[in-house]
Amino acid sequence: MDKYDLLNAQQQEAVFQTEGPVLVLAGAGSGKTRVLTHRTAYLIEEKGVNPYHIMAITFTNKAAAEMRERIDDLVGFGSESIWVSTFHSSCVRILRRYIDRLGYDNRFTIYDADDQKTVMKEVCKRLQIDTKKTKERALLNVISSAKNELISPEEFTLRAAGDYAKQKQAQVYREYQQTLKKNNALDFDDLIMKCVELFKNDPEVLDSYQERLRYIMVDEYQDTNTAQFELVRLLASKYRNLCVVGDDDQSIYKFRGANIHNILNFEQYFPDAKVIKLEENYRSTQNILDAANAVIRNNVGRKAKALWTQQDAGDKIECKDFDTAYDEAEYIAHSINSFVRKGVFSYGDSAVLYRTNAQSRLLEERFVRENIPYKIVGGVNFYARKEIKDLLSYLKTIDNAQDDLAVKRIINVPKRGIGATTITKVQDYADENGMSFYAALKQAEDIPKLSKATAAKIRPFVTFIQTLRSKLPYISLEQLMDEIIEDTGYVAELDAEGTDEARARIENIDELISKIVAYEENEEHPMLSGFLEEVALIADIDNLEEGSDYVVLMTLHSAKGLEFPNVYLAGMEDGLFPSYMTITSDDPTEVEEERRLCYVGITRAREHLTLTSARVRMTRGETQYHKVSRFVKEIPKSLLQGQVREDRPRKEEPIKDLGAVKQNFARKPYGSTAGTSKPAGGMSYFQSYGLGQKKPQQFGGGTNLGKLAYAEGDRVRHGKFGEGIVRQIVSGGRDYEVTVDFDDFGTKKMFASFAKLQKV
DNA sequence: CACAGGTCTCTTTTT
DNA sequence: GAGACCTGTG
Repeated sequence: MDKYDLLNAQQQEAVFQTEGPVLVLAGAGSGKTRVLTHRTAYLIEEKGVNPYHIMAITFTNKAAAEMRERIDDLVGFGSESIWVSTFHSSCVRILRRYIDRLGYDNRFTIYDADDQKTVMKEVCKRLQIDTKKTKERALLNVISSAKNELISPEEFTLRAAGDYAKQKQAQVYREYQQTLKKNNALDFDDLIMKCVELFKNDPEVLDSYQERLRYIMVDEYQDTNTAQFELVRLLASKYRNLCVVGDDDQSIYKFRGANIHNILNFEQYFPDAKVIKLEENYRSTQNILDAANAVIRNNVGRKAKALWTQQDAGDKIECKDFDTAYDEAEYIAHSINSFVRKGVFSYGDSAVLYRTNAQSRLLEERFVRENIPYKIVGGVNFYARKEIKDLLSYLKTIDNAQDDLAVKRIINVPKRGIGATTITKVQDYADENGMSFYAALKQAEDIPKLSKATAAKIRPFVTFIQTLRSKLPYISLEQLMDEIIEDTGYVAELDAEGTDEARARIENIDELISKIVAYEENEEHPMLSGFLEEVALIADIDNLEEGSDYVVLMTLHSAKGLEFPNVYLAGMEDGLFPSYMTITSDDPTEVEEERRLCYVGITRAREHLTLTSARVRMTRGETQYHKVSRFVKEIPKSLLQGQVREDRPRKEEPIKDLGAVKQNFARKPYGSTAGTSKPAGGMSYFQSYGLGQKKPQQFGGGTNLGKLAYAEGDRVRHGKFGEGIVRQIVSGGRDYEVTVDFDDFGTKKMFASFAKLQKV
């Protein structure tokens, strides 16, 4: 009896099929990580493959670390020389070595979303693009999509012929790319694209990696994009030992360029591919699987499969609906505590999953109040926080001042009296002389446009950086960080502020220092550049420690690949999940992606699953009324425990009792904060719109209330929401507040002058 | 140049 | 409800 006997027949098949292309369709919880680790062990132990020739690509650093650990357990040696990492880390590693062959400096920096936006702002200014009309984000999305499809600026330009808007985008793309190159920076998408470019331009380099990486495995294959596919295809094209593992039902990253055809058409790219389906689920109870199957069944164009388990039916799916999101949070907290008291589940057994990061706030407030230990994954990435980016920018500048963005970020942090005007003048000088921003700073005295006084303000900054740089070889990174904090007075300044927020920032800085220390301890040759590189590719989920006893709160996206005995899916409401955007889209596949997300959520649960929804919730400062999510209704009632709210309870119970709703909102989440003057949720809506009086009135004018062309009970049409029935009209000062029950979008409150409702 | 105060926009989701 | 952005004042 060896370790492979513990696998089921399909798993064994996937493990033993080491040669040639293999597609493993692995349903949720079907043991795909087990297959990948055993397959690796089998390659090493039974096939005598040198671990050095094996590559496994995972989706997160956390998954990579886990896989390495598990292989270690199985094989006991050699796992450290296996190439296990994410797409992005793999590419960085390759590019650090060879990107000079594409005309970049090997010490390139990596730009995150924030940096990208800063660059795009500059680009738009240069090209005189009105960012009010065309959002930076939108342009960045265009560029990102292009890069994910391996379309270069030149190619993009060619394809834009004859289309004015596209030509403009092409111009932006070119300019953006040029700026990056000038700053010796790559964005996330570049990492993949440049690597493909390198392989295509340099057969020698490609061949060396093909020779090294003879057995390639790709996890979460359904979420690869075209560029990633091409990368893998190139690497595998020599030995053709490519094993991809994925589940088309769990493809949830289309917005990031994931190309579901990579998995659906794998057999077309590789006609000799062996296809293996893993359908036996080892994770969840039958009821949970039945619910998951019932939901995903509503999608068309998927590879047919059905999960089954040998486990019992288990608990029914708990289904709870609440008046407000506060009540929802309260229930979840109480439920968790009650399970813990009874000894059924620990805190660490439990996870709350939601569609949007914003939902975490109410839950967090409630958990604090109920003394529940919790950890929130995601939201603002740790390394994207202001204080962390500031300090990292110091490190970047010391490491290699080629990154203008980093230098500009810190030149006046702390305040050195160097403002926008000075920065522009220095930048102009740098441009004229073809040098970096920092190089220009170094010779500030020579810049004609700068006064003596201004140059004198710049000098200490440059000296500070130069001094630290010269010390770099002799001091540890921790000492370096300490000096930065000390000399800039960064923490001291926050300390002086004394606010809760400042304290939180200091905590973050402490955490950054711990991370630096940990890096220095773990690394054989710790280097500043090495630390910066590691940090650039870390996702929040990577920091999640296994075995700690706290409830985890995160988005459904972050939860992919994880499992918990006790799972709550919060905010199961049409308009939130599936999101408003996807319901209103003309593209029906968008709701399908949401449904897959729901499938991912349900299948995270091992034993107990709770679906919660709220009738009323504040979103972006607006009160929203939602129906129960269509996904909940797709689950047969026989699997549910609890009542699913009917679509229109408001017919029997119209929203006359607005007061009651407001009361619920007015309840303070927890007593510690001093903000007693905070307006209740229901009121802030009036305050922000009713009294602002910014937009032109559609009627009457001045302070006189005009007459509306419709009354309560009338059917009206709205530009975006379609038709609905007017439930209530309330005079809100200078405007009417109209509550409309829309056929397809639930109930909305709006002001008459903005809503432009037409009676039908 | 710094800061305070007001306004506007916004979110899905993330390596 | 938060953060980015703009504007006016000292």
